[in-house]
Amino acid sequence: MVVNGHPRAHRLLTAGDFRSVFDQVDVKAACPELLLLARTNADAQARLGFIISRKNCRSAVARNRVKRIAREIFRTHYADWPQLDIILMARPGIDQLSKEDLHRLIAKQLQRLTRRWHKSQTAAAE
RNA sequence: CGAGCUGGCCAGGCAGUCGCCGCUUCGAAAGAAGGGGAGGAAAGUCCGGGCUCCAUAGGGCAGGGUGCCAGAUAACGUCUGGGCGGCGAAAGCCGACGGAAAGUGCAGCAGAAAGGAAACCGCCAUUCGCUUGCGGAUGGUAAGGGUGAAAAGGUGCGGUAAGAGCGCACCGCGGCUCUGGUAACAGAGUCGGCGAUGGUAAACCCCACCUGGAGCAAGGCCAAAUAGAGUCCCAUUAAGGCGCGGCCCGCGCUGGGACCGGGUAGGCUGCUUGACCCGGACGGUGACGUCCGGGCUAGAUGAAUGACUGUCCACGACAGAACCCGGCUUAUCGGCCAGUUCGCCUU
Repeated sequence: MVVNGHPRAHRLLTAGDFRSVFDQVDVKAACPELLLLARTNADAQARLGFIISRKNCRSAVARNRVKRIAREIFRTHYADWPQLDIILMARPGIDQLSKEDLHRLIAKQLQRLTRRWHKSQTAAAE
């Protein structure tokens, strides 16, 4: 396992950070339970933020579970992610998934997002 | 030992690795070390209080809330003790439990009649008719039948034409007196025959007591940006600045600076030492209070308290702090302890 931390510099912190992603979404990855939105940033490192509403995920315990699992994946594989500001949005039904399913799903979607970003970068370069 | 009742407690343990958020120490910094880091309900937001800002001379009305009595408390719709009623064999549990003799309203169906009543079937008396045991008329009667949640005290005896608190006894109800109790209330005595006072107040209402409004996104501080009403200084047909340009000329545009004043983004604060926790003594039946000693036990703000590995077992429920307390209610895998009731067995 690659050993990494998850300091504040690796997170989206302010309302402005979130707005900038919504204003210009470069890549996204979607599935029924969650949606990833991302924008290339200037810091040359990946940052992660969450939007998990009470409407889509009623229990506070379930909301915490999603965030912890996502952070854990983001942290342990930090070297894999390109210079993106990523927002993870929860969709209805995410609170029905087990811990194992959530882990698999989030890892898969993050990898999809990364692949799409690399593809778009090479396309832009040509 | 079994069945039950009441109260309290725990909420997987241990070890390692990697993370996250405060704190302390060291360090110029990067960072390092040490130590701490969700709950019994953190929840629902249903009550009460603190705190903050706004409003407010005093009083009343309206609106809202509470509702047996006494006490506890910062306060409460909470808690404790007591009373009354109900359930249970008991321990114990449950109860919006003030007023219907101030007024207004409401009550489906059934039933003859539903509120200052009423004669459908009956029962009885008188009387008329005849086919002599049936029909009619007048009156008496609430004992019986039937309807209903409810038919205006109940049971028994007497009484009567048949009946009826018509009379009597006991019970119930109401008034008064006395006794016990702070009180709710209870007990005893006495009077009243009981057409008095039917039910419903989670119907309006009456009575007593309580009650301003908004909430930590409260509120306070710093403050890029950017309107400017203002003050001061400098310049005042200029100089300077900006644009065109390699430079000069030239052309075009334009007063400059500081303070003040707001206050957006953002940051800081409020933010955890408190009606706190633990132990002891004393007072009180108890809730609780007083005193003494000791302790510091999350404080985040895109929001931490987690993940993985090993191991053990009874294989782990409901669930995540957001200003802080006191309750209530609801969710919850299991386990432990204490007290208590009943039954069975043994001595």
